[in-house]
Amino acid sequence: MIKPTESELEILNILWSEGPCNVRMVNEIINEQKEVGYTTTLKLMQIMTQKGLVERDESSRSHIYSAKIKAQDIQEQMLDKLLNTAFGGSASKLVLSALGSGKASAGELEEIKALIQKLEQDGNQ
Amino acid sequence: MIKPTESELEILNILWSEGPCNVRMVNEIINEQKEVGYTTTLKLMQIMTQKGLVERDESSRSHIYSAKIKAQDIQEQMLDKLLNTAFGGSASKLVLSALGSGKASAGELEEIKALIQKLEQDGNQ
DNA sequence: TCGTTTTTACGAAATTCTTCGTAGATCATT
DNA sequence: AATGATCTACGAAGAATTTCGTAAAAACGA
Repeated sequence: MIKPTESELEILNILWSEGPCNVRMVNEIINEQKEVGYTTTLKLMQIMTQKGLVERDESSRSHIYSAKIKAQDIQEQMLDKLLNTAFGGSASKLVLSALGSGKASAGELEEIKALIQKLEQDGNQ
Repeated sequence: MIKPTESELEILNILWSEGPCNVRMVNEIINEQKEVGYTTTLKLMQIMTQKGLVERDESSRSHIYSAKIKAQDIQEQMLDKLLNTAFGGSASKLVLSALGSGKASAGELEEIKALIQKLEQDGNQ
């Protein structure tokens, strides 16, 4: 599985949340955070097409790009990497750290509890 | 907080798990995974010294390097970044993904449950 | 002592990633 | 048709990171 660079990930995130976009739209969203020239974004998206990270529909003049890889796959890959490089492979350490600083709401905690319950039941069979 | 590069993180991980090391030792450990020249590792560690990521004891001829930043600080920083770039800021999604694929043992699940319990109690006060 | 090994220092090449300028095509407006 | 706006293609500059070669100092062994 190919690893997106920092900038590529930024673009993928936009495509994941917004759905298919043309360059102008992606560039505008990026520019809400930081100033980047139009052709910079264009070039990146062209490279991403070559790499197979996105695909594009060229039927209209302004090409429409969409993510070709699933958010979940990249999430998992990055999480795995973080797990192994920064948390010594211990998922619990990672989770404790993720929950530790009040980043999860009450509802989210419930969700997690439910999952643990399920995991424990499956494990006991 | 300064952000270590990929290679720097690799070295930090070694120093965190092994404790203070000289260049030779770090290089040998890296070479278990991939071939890298001695002076490459040396150079990186010199740069890291400049950046303040590590510090070194020059009292013996082969300098002894130790991590100057805490593993936990970097872990938290990277987790935060991952949370925001790949999981749209949702801690629960991240945790669910981390636990989802059987990466945590029964004991670890208990630990996490206990933490959630504690968080919920604190939250209700 | 003399050659070999180990080590640091340092510059610079190599690689990867990011940014942008320019050219040329297409389209819309007048 | 002429002008201006928008878009793609592409090369290349710039910046950050990684890699390594060479030189010089220190230590070691015969």
